[in-house]
Amino acid sequence: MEAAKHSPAQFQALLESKGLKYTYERKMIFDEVSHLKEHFDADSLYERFKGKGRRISRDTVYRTLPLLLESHVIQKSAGAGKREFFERIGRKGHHDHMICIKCGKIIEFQCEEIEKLQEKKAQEFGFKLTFHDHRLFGTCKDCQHG
Amino acid sequence: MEAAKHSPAQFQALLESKGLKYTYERKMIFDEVSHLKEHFDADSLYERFKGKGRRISRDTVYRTLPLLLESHVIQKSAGAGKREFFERIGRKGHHDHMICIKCGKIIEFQCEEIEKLQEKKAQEFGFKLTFHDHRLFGTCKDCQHG
DNA sequence: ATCCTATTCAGATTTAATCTTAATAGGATT
DNA sequence: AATCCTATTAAGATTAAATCTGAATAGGAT
Ligand SMILES: [Mn+2]
Ligand SMILES: [Mn+2]
Ligand SMILES: [Zn+2]
Ligand SMILES: [Zn+2]
Repeated sequence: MEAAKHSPAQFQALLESKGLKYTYERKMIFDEVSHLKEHFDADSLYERFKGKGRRISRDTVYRTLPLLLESHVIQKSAGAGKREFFERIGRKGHHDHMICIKCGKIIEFQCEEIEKLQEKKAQEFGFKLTFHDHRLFGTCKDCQHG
Repeated sequence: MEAAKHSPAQFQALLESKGLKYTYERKMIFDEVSHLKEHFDADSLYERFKGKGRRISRDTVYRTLPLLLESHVIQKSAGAGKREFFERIGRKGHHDHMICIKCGKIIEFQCEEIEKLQEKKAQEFGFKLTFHDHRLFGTCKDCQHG
């Protein structure tokens, strides 16, 4: 049997390490994010709490997302437009994105070697890596016609 | 003797390939960007044209930057706050950035291996790479105290 | 000269994200 | 239990980065 898929352990650990509390609102947000399978932005997440038991303010959502990022519950993602997108780091694990500048299509890719090189480079500078944002822009197969 | 440092050739080539004109404004913007040594954002670039011969509108600046990106005259960069930052790809060549989430310090790094792996990954998907944005977030040496 | 299309201008508009002020929660102290 | 104290949140106002709109301009083609 697997470990619980969406354990708040890492999140709680981060909060504790920062002297922050695992409040009702942070629980709620963690929980909502945990079962999201797709890319999402802060505002759409906020909207999800409307009509649910307790209302959660937009600001609380915006303030909680960086904490979830830092605890590796979510990662930066990619989406249409200028909004910041996120996604849960689920069973498919961490990955990065290619974005077609013509049609907006988003392709996910994984590259363990790049991840390691990143870590190595950070170490060279004495930099402690917490998360990253790696996006490749260009033209997808379908948009290269010819 | 070196080739002209800030030749508009690549930029002009891109414009031509897209059926766009090398207008006075695009010339001016190219020229201004060409001698910028530091990271900059769209609005600060726009401000630079105030008090110079001809006024250039904010919109023209915003519309020209993606063209400069695509022709590899500039690259995405990193800066404080939420603005998009850019910088000329000059003699130090292409590089990426680490950003300290505590003090905001920005460290530049280069990694030829990562660049190659990126290209390889793109090819796997039939994706034609034009530019990328690779930023590492974490804590710099000075901010890890202890 | 007239037409035609791409481009630019100036300023209005949009809206993602942050800020402000007051209310609330919940633990510590008496 | 009542009071105090600090962290946190709510609600809505505000900011400002980027885009949009509609009119003016440039410059090539006919
Ligand atoms: Mn993804
Ligand atoms: Mn740089
Ligand atoms: Zn495409
Ligand atoms: Zn730092």
